Amino acid sequence: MGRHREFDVEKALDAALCVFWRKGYEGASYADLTEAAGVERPALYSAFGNKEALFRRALDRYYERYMDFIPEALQLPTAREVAAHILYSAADLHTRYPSHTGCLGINGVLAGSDEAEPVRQALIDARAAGEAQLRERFERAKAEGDLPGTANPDALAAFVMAVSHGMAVQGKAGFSRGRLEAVAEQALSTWPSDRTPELHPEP
Amino acid sequence: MGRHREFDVEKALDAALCVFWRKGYEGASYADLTEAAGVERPALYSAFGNKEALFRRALDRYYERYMDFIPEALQLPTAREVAAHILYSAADLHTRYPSHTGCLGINGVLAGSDEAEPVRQALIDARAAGEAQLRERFERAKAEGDLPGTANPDALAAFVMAVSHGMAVQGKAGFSRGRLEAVAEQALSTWPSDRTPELHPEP
DNA sequence: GTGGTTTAGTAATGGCCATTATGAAAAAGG
DNA sequence: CCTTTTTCATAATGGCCATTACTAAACCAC
Repeated sequence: MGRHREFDVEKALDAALCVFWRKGYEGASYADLTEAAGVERPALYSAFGNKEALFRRALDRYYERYMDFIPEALQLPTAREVAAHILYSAADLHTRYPSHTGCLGINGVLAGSDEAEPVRQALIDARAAGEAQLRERFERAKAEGDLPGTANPDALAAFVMAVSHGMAVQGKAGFSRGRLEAVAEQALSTWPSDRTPELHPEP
Repeated sequence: MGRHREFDVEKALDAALCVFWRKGYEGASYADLTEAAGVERPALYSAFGNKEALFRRALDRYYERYMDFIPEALQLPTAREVAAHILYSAADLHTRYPSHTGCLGINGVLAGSDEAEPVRQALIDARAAGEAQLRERFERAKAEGDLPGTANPDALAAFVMAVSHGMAVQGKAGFSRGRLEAVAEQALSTWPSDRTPELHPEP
């Protein structure tokens, strides 16, 4: 029993996600969030708890809704296709929405006050989880002979993530999608292989 | 005439630089800055103006004192050496000081409140200036035949910067120097050349 | 209907933020 | 020594921050 909620919690979360994406965790004020959600302050608090909890919910949703290209990539047949899919998808995502460029996982908190430390750590953990999946995928590729025996899955995973993070920084700085794709192409240009590398496949 | 300043302005600036490096522009409070500088609030204001001006001074000093490997790199004989020097120097810088890892130019502001927009733009401009120098250096390398005719100086410069920014993100996340060097090495393995890339031998 | 329960909206609360007014202390010129 | 000028340090100022009382309204069970 009791009164029904008059706003759509999912829509409010989406609105908050966009604000956090644009301004980061500390740069987004509760005034920004409530305005974007079209909801009064206490309503957001009652629905999500506090700002940190709201951010964590937004981050979960971000991985689920926007970083879905990572699980997709991991299922591709070759390590090179995995890397290419991740890099080109990142180039797209980081420039897709002019009002919130870059990556929530990077924009969220890179450096901030001590109060933001738990959130910063959560973002680090989330990125580390993705990198670990990627490393495991490359280890499998090595075992399958898809990557040469000299390949270093750990370094390759860190490299793909680094390029992706760098593209996020550049996307937030206003780089065009084409420019980020050129970065992705360069990163892939001589993927380790037993055969001589072919130049840019992928859409 | 008048009373002499009792603190070393350069030392105060160095202290502020470290705080900004660690916490970013918005994450660093004036309380943090004055404590680190060992100087009372009004003294910092009288010496530097306001927080934004202090940050800009710190940023200038950062490029002058810590990013000096860029002008160094530009004078090396080959494009590959230029890129290698930048990437390995970045790997070192971003992990050199445990108390302020990553890069001030990235940690400063990636995303923030509207109030931080001028500072964010200043950082974007500073990075763009470095990238432009790099692109010009690669154009020269292409003209000199050091880079193949198919090479794209613009993409190469953006790529080197992206990897460098990615390493900054990873450095701030606690990656070791060795791991960042592995990323640098991987990035350089994609470097264009007229010779066919060395193949990885089968075991 | 009526009582119990949940939400909505207004308007506070205390805290930290950048910035500065105020006046004492110190140095230099005359 | 006294005046002028600059710096120092304490302590304020107003604003924005996240968070929440509080009151009124809406809903359900009975």
